[in-house]
Amino acid sequence: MTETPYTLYKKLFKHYNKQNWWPVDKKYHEENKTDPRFEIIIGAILTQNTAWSNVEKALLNLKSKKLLEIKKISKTPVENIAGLIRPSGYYNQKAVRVKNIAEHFKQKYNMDLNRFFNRKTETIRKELLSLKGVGPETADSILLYAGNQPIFVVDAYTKRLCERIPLNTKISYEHIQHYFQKEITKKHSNSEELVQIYNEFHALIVVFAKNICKKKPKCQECIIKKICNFSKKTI
DNA sequence: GTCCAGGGCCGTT
DNA sequence: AACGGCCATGGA
Repeated sequence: MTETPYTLYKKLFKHYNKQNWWPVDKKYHEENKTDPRFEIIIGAILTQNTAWSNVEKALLNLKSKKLLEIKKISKTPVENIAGLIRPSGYYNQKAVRVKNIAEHFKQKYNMDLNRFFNRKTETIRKELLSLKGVGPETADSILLYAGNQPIFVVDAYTKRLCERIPLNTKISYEHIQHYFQKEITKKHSNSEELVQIYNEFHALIVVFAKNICKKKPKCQECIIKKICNFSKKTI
């Protein structure tokens, strides 16, 4: 009995339950008539190699100035954006990235994210990757959580799990993504089901890796220590 | 004080 | 293709 991404997903879901990602302030967007997908896009940039608690502070600063929309950000000087997103770290480069992306959506789609997302997944992905500051993980997070596209997001946590748990994949972004999607699609072919599974699975991996499978893991508390090689070294 | 967090770019090998 | 240096804050 070997572990597969699907059996791993089932175990994590059973233990940690639904995570309801991506965390977004729905009430704010209802009251201000703004597009929550833009908050997800900005959040995906701001959380690059950064703790989410710091991203929350930066997003709150943007909201307090009512800047969390495409038109407003594209009009704001980068220095002002940098000051507001300072808590999220790397604030100078992230300010440039955030503004460039807002300008892209403004110029090419007239601020209508429906027009941007309502195309083939691969087409959207290539366009996202062409933007400076958007690499594979950021692009796929935006595709999955803002665009509801069936894409599995790989992050540092996912790579760490793959290094520790015996899974049949090489440790690179493309290999892991292809392997996970191949295994999950053996069980589910419906696109909307896949979106839900990829959504929950990635969120579950983050929660599990944050709390248990850390750099210095808490193997005693781990629900899958039996199938993990790494835990045998550390216990 | 040290380590780390929901990466990506750019230059070098 | 793969790797190292760099970007930076705030919490543990």
